[in-house]
Amino acid sequence: MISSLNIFFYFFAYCALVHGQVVPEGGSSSRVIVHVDLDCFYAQVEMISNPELKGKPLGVQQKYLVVTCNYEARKLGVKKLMTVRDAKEKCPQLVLVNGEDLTRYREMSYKVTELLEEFSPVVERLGFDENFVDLTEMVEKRRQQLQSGELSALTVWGHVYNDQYVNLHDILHVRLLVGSQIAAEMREAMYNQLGLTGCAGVASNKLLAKLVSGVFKPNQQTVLLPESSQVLIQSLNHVKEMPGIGYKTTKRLEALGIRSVRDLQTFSSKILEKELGISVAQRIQKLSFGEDNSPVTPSGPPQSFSEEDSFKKCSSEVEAKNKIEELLASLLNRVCQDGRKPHTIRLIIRRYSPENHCSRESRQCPIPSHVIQKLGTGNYDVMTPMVDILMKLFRNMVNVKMPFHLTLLSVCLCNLKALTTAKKGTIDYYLTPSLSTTSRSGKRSFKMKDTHVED
DNA sequence: TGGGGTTAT
DNA sequence: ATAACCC
Repeated sequence: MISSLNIFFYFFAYCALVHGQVVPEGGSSSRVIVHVDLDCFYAQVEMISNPELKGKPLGVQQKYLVVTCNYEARKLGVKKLMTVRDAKEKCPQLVLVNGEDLTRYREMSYKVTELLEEFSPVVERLGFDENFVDLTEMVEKRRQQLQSGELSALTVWGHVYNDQYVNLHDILHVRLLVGSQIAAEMREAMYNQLGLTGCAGVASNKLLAKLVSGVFKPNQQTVLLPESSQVLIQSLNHVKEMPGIGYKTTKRLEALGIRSVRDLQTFSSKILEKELGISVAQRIQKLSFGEDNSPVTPSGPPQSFSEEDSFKKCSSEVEAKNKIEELLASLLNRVCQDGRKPHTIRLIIRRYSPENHCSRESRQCPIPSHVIQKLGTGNYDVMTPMVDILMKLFRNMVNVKMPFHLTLLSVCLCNLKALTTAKKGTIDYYLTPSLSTTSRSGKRSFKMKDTHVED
Protein backbone atom coordinates (compact mmCIF):
# COMPACT_ATOMS: atom_id res chain seq x y z
CA MET A 1 0.00 0.00 0.00
CA ILE A 2 1.27 3.44 -0.90
CA SER A 3 0.82 6.16 1.67
CA SER A 4 -0.16 9.61 0.49
CA LEU A 5 3.21 10.80 1.78
CA ASN A 6 4.92 8.39 -0.57
CA ILE A 7 2.84 9.57 -3.49
CA PHE A 8 3.91 13.10 -2.65
CA PHE A 9 7.53 12.05 -2.65
CA TYR A 10 7.26 10.29 -5.98
CA PHE A 11 5.43 13.23 -7.45
CA PHE A 12 8.21 15.65 -6.57
CA ALA A 13 10.90 13.22 -7.65
CA TYR A 14 9.05 12.94 -10.96
CA CYS A 15 8.91 16.71 -11.36
CA ALA A 16 12.61 17.15 -10.66
CA LEU A 17 13.44 14.40 -13.14
CA VAL A 18 11.12 15.39 -15.94
CA HIS A 19 11.63 19.08 -15.71
CA GLY A 20 15.35 18.68 -15.13
CA GLN A 21 15.54 22.17 -13.82
CA VAL A 22 17.73 21.95 -10.78
CA VAL A 23 18.84 25.28 -9.43
CA PRO A 24 22.64 25.56 -9.52
CA GLU A 25 24.44 24.86 -6.25
CA GLY A 26 25.61 27.71 -4.08
CA GLY A 27 22.20 29.22 -3.42
CA SER A 28 22.09 31.23 -6.64
CA SER A 29 18.89 30.87 -8.64
CA SER A 30 20.28 32.53 -11.75
CA ARG A 31 19.45 30.66 -14.95
CA VAL A 32 20.92 30.52 -18.44
CA ILE A 33 18.24 30.41 -21.14
CA VAL A 34 18.64 30.32 -24.91
CA HIS A 35 15.94 31.36 -27.36
CA VAL A 36 16.42 29.85 -30.82
CA ASP A 37 14.55 31.52 -33.66
CA LEU A 38 14.72 30.16 -37.22
CA ASP A 39 15.12 32.65 -40.07
CA CYS A 40 11.92 32.94 -42.20
CA PHE A 41 11.16 29.31 -41.45
CA TYR A 42 8.53 28.40 -44.07
CA ALA A 43 10.60 30.02 -46.83
CA GLN A 44 13.68 28.06 -45.70
CA VAL A 45 11.74 24.79 -45.83
CA GLU A 46 10.51 25.63 -49.33
CA MET A 47 14.04 26.42 -50.52
CA ILE A 48 15.24 23.07 -49.16
CA SER A 49 12.36 21.28 -50.97
CA ASN A 50 13.15 23.10 -54.20
CA PRO A 51 16.74 24.46 -54.37
CA GLU A 52 15.96 26.32 -57.61
CA LEU A 53 14.14 28.85 -55.44
CA LYS A 54 17.40 29.79 -53.69
CA GLY A 55 18.63 33.24 -54.62
CA LYS A 56 15.21 34.35 -55.87
CA PRO A 57 12.80 36.55 -53.92
CA LEU A 58 10.38 34.00 -52.42
CA GLY A 59 7.08 34.41 -50.61
CA VAL A 60 4.96 31.76 -48.92
CA GLN A 61 1.28 32.29 -49.63
CA GLN A 62 -1.78 31.29 -47.61
CA LYS A 63 -5.03 32.41 -49.22
CA TYR A 64 -4.39 36.02 -50.30
CA LEU A 65 -1.60 36.69 -47.81
CA VAL A 66 2.17 36.38 -48.03
CA VAL A 67 2.69 34.96 -44.55
CA THR A 68 6.47 34.97 -44.74
CA CYS A 69 9.24 35.52 -47.25
CA ASN A 70 12.99 35.07 -47.61
CA TYR A 71 15.54 37.85 -47.20
CA GLU A 72 15.83 38.43 -50.97
CA ALA A 73 12.15 39.39 -50.94
CA ARG A 74 12.52 41.49 -47.78
CA LYS A 75 15.28 43.53 -49.42
CA LEU A 76 12.78 44.31 -52.18
CA GLY A 77 10.16 45.58 -49.72
CA VAL A 78 8.01 42.53 -49.04
CA LYS A 79 6.84 42.28 -45.41
CA LYS A 80 5.31 39.48 -43.40
CA LEU A 81 1.49 39.24 -43.65
CA MET A 82 1.36 41.55 -46.67
CA THR A 83 -1.45 40.85 -49.11
CA VAL A 84 -0.43 39.15 -52.35
CA ARG A 85 -1.60 42.22 -54.24
CA ASP A 86 0.59 44.63 -52.27
CA ALA A 87 3.55 42.24 -52.40
CA LYS A 88 3.34 41.81 -56.19
CA GLU A 89 3.02 45.54 -56.57
CA LYS A 90 6.15 46.14 -54.47
CA CYS A 91 8.03 43.27 -56.07
CA PRO A 92 6.74 42.00 -59.44
CA GLN A 93 9.50 39.33 -59.66
CA LEU A 94 8.32 37.76 -56.37
CA VAL A 95 8.01 33.98 -56.63
CA LEU A 96 5.10 32.58 -54.62
CA VAL A 97 4.59 29.08 -53.27
CA ASN A 98 1.47 27.89 -51.50
CA GLY A 99 1.99 27.23 -47.80
CA GLU A 100 -1.50 26.27 -46.69
CA ASP A 101 -0.49 22.65 -46.06
CA LEU A 102 1.70 22.80 -42.96
CA THR A 103 2.83 19.14 -43.02
CA ARG A 104 6.44 19.68 -44.14
CA TYR A 105 6.84 22.73 -41.88
CA ARG A 106 5.49 20.82 -38.91
CA GLU A 107 7.79 17.86 -39.56
CA MET A 108 10.87 20.06 -39.89
CA SER A 109 9.81 22.01 -36.82
CA TYR A 110 9.80 18.87 -34.67
CA LYS A 111 13.18 17.82 -36.09
CA VAL A 112 14.58 21.12 -34.78
CA THR A 113 13.02 20.62 -31.34
CA GLU A 114 14.34 17.05 -31.18
CA LEU A 115 17.82 18.20 -32.15
CA LEU A 116 17.75 20.79 -29.35
CA GLU A 117 16.46 18.18 -26.90
CA GLU A 118 19.68 16.24 -27.47
CA PHE A 119 21.58 19.14 -25.90
CA SER A 120 19.21 19.40 -22.94
CA PRO A 121 15.78 17.81 -22.54
CA VAL A 122 14.19 21.02 -21.26
CA VAL A 123 12.93 22.49 -24.55
CA GLU A 124 9.80 24.61 -24.91
CA ARG A 125 8.33 25.23 -28.35
CA LEU A 126 6.77 28.56 -29.27
CA GLY A 127 4.99 28.21 -32.58
CA PHE A 128 6.76 26.18 -35.28
CA ASP A 129 9.94 28.22 -35.52
CA GLU A 130 11.01 29.15 -31.98
CA ASN A 131 12.33 27.14 -29.05
CA PHE A 132 13.52 27.96 -25.53
CA VAL A 133 16.12 25.74 -23.89
CA ASP A 134 17.11 25.92 -20.21
CA LEU A 135 20.90 25.57 -20.28
CA THR A 136 21.47 26.16 -16.55
CA GLU A 137 22.52 22.61 -15.73
CA MET A 138 24.58 22.06 -18.86
CA VAL A 139 26.40 25.34 -18.33
CA GLU A 140 27.22 24.50 -14.71
CA LYS A 141 28.67 21.13 -15.73
CA ARG A 142 30.86 22.69 -18.40
CA ARG A 143 31.94 25.53 -16.14
CA GLN A 144 33.06 23.12 -13.44
CA GLN A 145 35.08 21.15 -16.02
CA LEU A 146 36.90 24.34 -17.02
CA GLN A 147 40.62 24.35 -16.14
CA SER A 148 42.08 27.64 -14.88
CA GLY A 149 43.88 28.24 -18.19
CA GLU A 150 40.69 27.58 -20.14
CA LEU A 151 38.73 30.05 -18.02
CA SER A 152 41.10 32.90 -18.83
CA ALA A 153 40.85 32.00 -22.55
CA LEU A 154 37.03 31.87 -22.51
CA THR A 155 35.51 34.00 -25.27
CA VAL A 156 32.01 34.91 -26.33
CA TRP A 157 30.39 33.34 -29.38
CA GLY A 158 28.55 35.89 -31.46
CA HIS A 159 27.60 39.37 -30.28
CA VAL A 160 27.52 40.81 -26.77
CA TYR A 161 24.49 43.07 -26.44
CA ASN A 162 25.31 46.75 -25.98
CA ASP A 163 29.02 45.93 -26.55
CA GLN A 164 29.22 45.39 -22.84
CA TYR A 165 32.57 44.61 -21.25
CA VAL A 166 32.95 40.95 -20.26
CA ASN A 167 34.34 40.26 -16.80
CA LEU A 168 35.69 36.71 -16.45
CA HIS A 169 35.82 37.15 -12.66
CA ASP A 170 32.04 37.55 -12.68
CA ILE A 171 30.48 34.10 -12.45
CA LEU A 172 27.26 35.32 -14.13
CA HIS A 173 29.26 36.53 -17.12
CA VAL A 174 31.13 33.22 -17.31
CA ARG A 175 27.88 31.24 -17.23
CA LEU A 176 26.34 33.31 -20.01
CA LEU A 177 29.50 32.99 -22.16
CA VAL A 178 29.36 29.22 -21.78
CA GLY A 179 25.70 29.53 -22.79
CA SER A 180 26.73 31.42 -25.91
CA GLN A 181 29.16 28.61 -26.74
CA ILE A 182 26.35 26.03 -26.48
CA ALA A 183 24.06 28.27 -28.56
CA ALA A 184 26.71 28.36 -31.30
CA GLU A 185 26.93 24.56 -31.20
CA MET A 186 23.16 24.32 -31.49
CA ARG A 187 23.07 26.58 -34.54
CA GLU A 188 25.96 24.69 -36.11
CA ALA A 189 24.13 21.38 -35.57
CA MET A 190 20.90 22.80 -37.04
CA TYR A 191 22.80 23.86 -40.14
CA ASN A 192 24.88 20.69 -40.56
CA GLN A 193 22.10 18.20 -39.83
CA LEU A 194 18.99 20.00 -41.11
CA GLY A 195 20.33 22.75 -43.40
CA LEU A 196 18.58 25.47 -41.38
CA THR A 197 19.86 28.85 -40.23
CA GLY A 198 18.55 30.86 -37.32
CA CYS A 199 19.24 33.32 -34.54
CA ALA A 200 19.86 32.69 -30.88
CA GLY A 201 19.65 34.86 -27.80
CA VAL A 202 21.24 33.92 -24.47
CA ALA A 203 20.09 35.58 -21.25
CA SER A 204 18.98 34.88 -17.68
CA ASN A 205 15.25 34.42 -18.45
CA LYS A 206 12.88 33.70 -21.33
CA LEU A 207 11.74 37.30 -21.87
CA LEU A 208 15.27 38.67 -22.15
CA ALA A 209 16.51 35.70 -24.22
CA LYS A 210 13.69 36.24 -26.66
CA LEU A 211 14.21 39.97 -26.91
CA VAL A 212 17.97 39.68 -27.38
CA SER A 213 17.76 36.93 -29.99
CA GLY A 214 16.27 39.39 -32.45
CA VAL A 215 18.92 42.09 -32.10
CA PHE A 216 21.22 40.83 -34.86
CA LYS A 217 19.20 39.30 -37.70
CA PRO A 218 19.55 36.87 -39.78
CA ASN A 219 21.69 33.89 -38.74
CA GLN A 220 23.49 35.56 -35.81
CA GLN A 221 23.44 35.26 -32.06
CA THR A 222 23.63 37.66 -29.12
CA VAL A 223 24.24 37.26 -25.42
CA LEU A 224 22.80 39.66 -22.85
CA LEU A 225 24.85 40.33 -19.70
CA PRO A 226 22.78 41.36 -16.66
CA GLU A 227 24.06 44.95 -16.54
CA SER A 228 22.52 45.70 -19.96
CA SER A 229 19.05 44.32 -19.37
CA GLN A 230 17.56 47.77 -18.69
CA VAL A 231 19.05 49.08 -21.94
CA LEU A 232 17.44 46.17 -23.80
CA ILE A 233 13.93 46.61 -22.46
CA GLN A 234 14.12 50.38 -22.79
CA SER A 235 14.99 49.88 -26.45
CA LEU A 236 11.39 48.83 -27.06
CA ASN A 237 9.37 51.65 -28.54
CA HIS A 238 6.00 50.53 -27.20
CA VAL A 239 4.57 48.12 -24.62
CA LYS A 240 2.97 46.17 -27.47
CA GLU A 241 6.46 44.96 -28.44
CA MET A 242 6.78 43.17 -25.08
CA PRO A 243 6.15 39.43 -25.47
CA GLY A 244 3.22 38.63 -23.19
CA ILE A 245 1.43 41.91 -23.84
CA GLY A 246 -0.97 41.26 -26.66
CA TYR A 247 -3.59 43.15 -28.62
CA LYS A 248 -6.22 43.41 -25.88
CA THR A 249 -3.88 44.34 -23.06
CA THR A 250 -2.20 46.95 -25.26
CA LYS A 251 -5.58 48.60 -25.87
CA ARG A 252 -6.40 48.63 -22.17
CA LEU A 253 -2.96 50.01 -21.31
CA GLU A 254 -3.32 52.77 -23.90
CA ALA A 255 -6.66 53.70 -22.34
CA LEU A 256 -4.71 54.26 -19.11
CA GLY A 257 -2.17 56.43 -20.90
CA ILE A 258 0.53 53.74 -20.81
CA ARG A 259 2.52 53.55 -24.03
CA SER A 260 6.21 53.10 -23.26
CA VAL A 261 7.91 50.47 -21.14
CA ARG A 262 8.88 53.29 -18.74
CA ASP A 263 5.20 54.29 -18.46
CA LEU A 264 4.38 50.75 -17.39
CA GLN A 265 7.29 50.54 -14.91
CA THR A 266 6.24 53.72 -13.12
CA PHE A 267 2.45 53.27 -13.24
CA SER A 268 0.65 52.70 -9.93
CA SER A 269 0.54 48.96 -9.18
CA LYS A 270 -2.69 49.36 -7.24
CA ILE A 271 -4.56 51.01 -10.12
CA LEU A 272 -3.11 48.57 -12.65
CA GLU A 273 -4.30 45.63 -10.53
CA LYS A 274 -7.79 47.13 -10.32
CA GLU A 275 -7.94 47.66 -14.08
CA LEU A 276 -6.41 44.42 -15.38
CA GLY A 277 -6.80 42.03 -12.47
CA ILE A 278 -4.02 41.18 -10.05
CA SER A 279 -2.62 38.31 -12.14
CA VAL A 280 -2.11 40.14 -15.44
CA ALA A 281 -1.11 43.38 -13.71
CA GLN A 282 1.64 41.85 -11.61
CA ARG A 283 2.94 39.72 -14.46
CA ILE A 284 3.22 42.47 -17.06
CA GLN A 285 4.61 45.01 -14.62
CA LYS A 286 7.38 42.54 -13.79
CA LEU A 287 7.95 42.05 -17.51
CA SER A 288 8.41 45.82 -17.88
CA PHE A 289 11.44 45.55 -15.57
CA GLY A 290 12.80 42.61 -17.54
CA GLU A 291 11.78 40.16 -14.82
CA ASP A 292 10.29 36.85 -15.86
CA ASN A 293 10.42 33.86 -13.56
CA SER A 294 8.34 31.60 -15.81
CA PRO A 295 10.09 28.24 -16.25
CA VAL A 296 11.05 26.68 -19.55
CA THR A 297 8.26 24.11 -19.69
CA PRO A 298 9.13 21.07 -21.80
CA SER A 299 6.57 20.94 -24.58
CA GLY A 300 6.78 17.21 -25.25
CA PRO A 301 4.39 15.81 -27.84
CA PRO A 302 1.51 18.07 -28.96
CA GLN A 303 -1.61 18.40 -26.77
CA SER A 304 -3.91 18.71 -29.77
CA PHE A 305 -4.10 18.24 -33.51
CA SER A 306 -6.18 20.59 -35.58
CA GLU A 307 -6.80 21.43 -39.21
CA GLU A 308 -8.61 24.49 -40.42
CA ASP A 309 -9.71 26.09 -43.65
CA SER A 310 -10.91 29.61 -44.20
CA PHE A 311 -12.94 30.80 -47.15
CA LYS A 312 -15.10 33.62 -48.40
CA LYS A 313 -18.39 31.86 -47.86
CA CYS A 314 -19.93 28.59 -46.78
CA SER A 315 -23.71 28.72 -46.48
CA SER A 316 -25.03 25.19 -46.86
CA GLU A 317 -24.85 22.09 -44.71
CA VAL A 318 -23.63 19.89 -47.59
CA GLU A 319 -20.81 22.29 -48.34
CA ALA A 320 -19.84 22.31 -44.68
CA LYS A 321 -19.93 18.52 -44.49
CA ASN A 322 -17.56 18.19 -47.46
CA LYS A 323 -15.06 20.58 -45.92
CA ILE A 324 -15.33 18.88 -42.54
CA GLU A 325 -14.65 15.48 -44.15
CA GLU A 326 -11.49 16.84 -45.77
CA LEU A 327 -10.22 18.30 -42.50
CA LEU A 328 -10.99 15.11 -40.59
CA ALA A 329 -9.28 12.85 -43.15
CA SER A 330 -6.01 14.77 -42.75
CA LEU A 331 -6.34 14.73 -38.98
CA LEU A 332 -6.86 10.97 -38.86
CA ASN A 333 -3.60 10.46 -40.77
CA ARG A 334 -1.75 12.66 -38.33
CA VAL A 335 -3.22 11.13 -35.19
CA CYS A 336 -2.54 7.65 -36.57
CA GLN A 337 1.16 8.48 -37.03
CA ASP A 338 1.35 9.93 -33.53
CA GLY A 339 0.16 6.70 -31.94
CA ARG A 340 -1.74 8.29 -29.05
CA LYS A 341 -5.54 8.35 -29.05
CA PRO A 342 -7.65 11.49 -28.86
CA HIS A 343 -10.60 11.26 -26.47
CA THR A 344 -12.26 14.55 -27.41
CA ILE A 345 -13.32 16.07 -30.72
CA ARG A 346 -14.13 19.72 -31.32
CA LEU A 347 -15.65 21.69 -34.17
CA ILE A 348 -14.85 25.39 -34.51
CA ILE A 349 -16.60 27.89 -36.76
CA ARG A 350 -16.26 31.56 -37.58
CA ARG A 351 -19.42 33.38 -38.65
CA TYR A 352 -19.27 36.17 -41.15
CA SER A 353 -19.41 39.59 -39.58
CA PRO A 354 -18.11 42.86 -41.01
CA GLU A 355 -16.43 43.77 -37.73
CA ASN A 356 -15.47 41.18 -35.19
CA HIS A 357 -13.83 38.72 -37.60
CA CYS A 358 -11.72 37.20 -34.82
CA SER A 359 -14.49 35.63 -32.81
CA ARG A 360 -14.95 31.89 -33.05
CA GLU A 361 -17.44 29.49 -31.59
CA SER A 362 -16.85 25.86 -30.74
CA ARG A 363 -18.59 22.71 -29.53
CA GLN A 364 -16.82 19.62 -28.27
CA CYS A 365 -17.78 16.16 -27.09
CA PRO A 366 -16.12 12.90 -26.06
CA ILE A 367 -15.22 10.44 -28.80
CA PRO A 368 -17.12 7.17 -28.13
CA SER A 369 -14.76 4.49 -26.82
CA HIS A 370 -15.58 2.03 -29.59
CA VAL A 371 -14.50 4.66 -32.14
CA ILE A 372 -11.28 5.40 -30.22
CA GLN A 373 -10.34 1.73 -30.28
CA LYS A 374 -10.71 1.50 -34.04
CA LEU A 375 -8.57 4.61 -34.58
CA GLY A 376 -5.15 3.22 -35.44
CA THR A 377 -6.38 -0.08 -36.82
CA GLY A 378 -6.22 -0.22 -40.60
CA ASN A 379 -9.23 0.25 -42.83
CA TYR A 380 -12.08 0.14 -40.33
CA ASP A 381 -14.35 3.03 -41.25
CA VAL A 382 -13.88 5.53 -38.52
CA MET A 383 -14.72 8.47 -40.78
CA THR A 384 -18.49 7.87 -40.87
CA PRO A 385 -19.18 7.86 -37.11
CA MET A 386 -16.86 10.84 -36.57
CA VAL A 387 -18.39 12.89 -39.38
CA ASP A 388 -21.81 12.09 -37.86
CA ILE A 389 -20.63 13.47 -34.51
CA LEU A 390 -19.14 16.55 -36.13
CA MET A 391 -22.37 17.28 -38.02
CA LYS A 392 -24.31 17.04 -34.76
CA LEU A 393 -21.92 19.54 -33.22
CA PHE A 394 -22.38 21.66 -36.34
CA ARG A 395 -26.18 21.69 -36.06
CA ASN A 396 -25.85 22.47 -32.36
CA MET A 397 -24.07 25.72 -33.27
CA VAL A 398 -25.70 26.59 -36.59
CA ASN A 399 -29.42 26.65 -37.16
CA VAL A 400 -29.43 25.09 -40.61
CA LYS A 401 -33.08 26.04 -41.16
CA MET A 402 -31.99 29.65 -41.15
CA PRO A 403 -29.58 31.29 -43.61
CA PHE A 404 -25.97 31.31 -42.41
CA HIS A 405 -22.62 32.53 -43.65
CA LEU A 406 -19.43 30.92 -42.32
CA THR A 407 -15.86 31.97 -43.14
CA LEU A 408 -13.94 29.24 -41.32
CA LEU A 409 -14.26 25.61 -40.30
CA SER A 410 -11.80 23.82 -38.05
CA VAL A 411 -11.68 20.37 -36.49
CA CYS A 412 -9.57 19.64 -33.44
CA LEU A 413 -8.68 16.28 -31.86
CA CYS A 414 -7.49 16.69 -28.28
CA ASN A 415 -7.37 15.12 -24.84
CA LEU A 416 -4.71 12.74 -26.18
CA LYS A 417 -3.93 9.68 -24.11
CA ALA A 418 -1.10 7.24 -24.55
CA LEU A 419 -1.94 3.57 -24.92
CA THR A 420 -0.46 2.33 -21.70
CA THR A 421 -0.17 -0.79 -19.63
CA ALA A 422 0.00 1.15 -16.39
CA LYS A 423 -2.40 -0.31 -13.86
CA LYS A 424 -4.41 1.52 -11.28
CA GLY A 425 -2.67 1.48 -7.91
CA THR A 426 0.87 1.15 -9.26
CA ILE A 427 3.55 3.82 -9.22
CA ASP A 428 3.31 4.09 -13.02
CA TYR A 429 -0.34 4.99 -12.69
CA TYR A 430 0.45 8.05 -10.59
CA LEU A 431 3.41 8.98 -12.75
CA THR A 432 1.48 8.88 -16.02
CA PRO A 433 0.09 12.38 -16.64
CA SER A 434 -2.73 11.09 -18.86
CA LEU A 435 -4.00 8.74 -16.16
CA SER A 436 -3.64 10.59 -12.90
CA THR A 437 -5.68 13.71 -12.18
CA THR A 438 -2.53 15.84 -12.18
CA SER A 439 -1.99 17.63 -15.46
CA ARG A 440 1.43 18.57 -16.86
CA SER A 441 1.32 22.04 -15.38
CA GLY A 442 1.04 20.44 -11.95
CA LYS A 443 -2.37 21.94 -11.38
CA ARG A 444 -5.69 20.19 -11.03
CA SER A 445 -7.41 19.69 -14.30
CA PHE A 446 -11.09 20.52 -14.19
CA LYS A 447 -14.01 19.27 -16.17
CA MET A 448 -14.82 21.01 -19.41
CA LYS A 449 -18.41 21.07 -20.47
CA ASP A 450 -19.04 18.68 -23.34
CA THR A 451 -22.07 19.06 -25.52
CA HIS A 452 -24.20 15.95 -25.51
CA VAL A 453 -24.89 14.41 -28.91
CA GLU A 454 -27.46 11.66 -29.07
CA ASP A 455 -27.05 8.67 -31.42
C1' DT B 1 -5.00 38.64 -42.11
C1' DG B 2 -3.37 32.31 -42.13
C1' DG B 3 -3.07 27.98 -40.10
C1' DG B 4 -1.69 26.62 -36.60
C1' DG B 5 -0.58 26.20 -31.22
C1' DT B 6 -0.82 27.08 -25.55
C1' DT B 7 -2.74 28.35 -20.89
C1' DA B 8 -6.12 30.66 -17.81
C1' DT B 9 -10.74 31.58 -16.40
C1' DA C 1 -16.73 27.41 -23.98
C1' DT C 2 -14.34 31.32 -24.42
C1' DA C 3 -10.69 34.58 -24.15
C1' DA C 4 -6.22 35.75 -23.93
C1' DC C 5 -1.52 34.93 -25.49
C1' DC C 6 2.33 33.14 -29.01
C1' DC C 7 4.22 32.27 -33.89
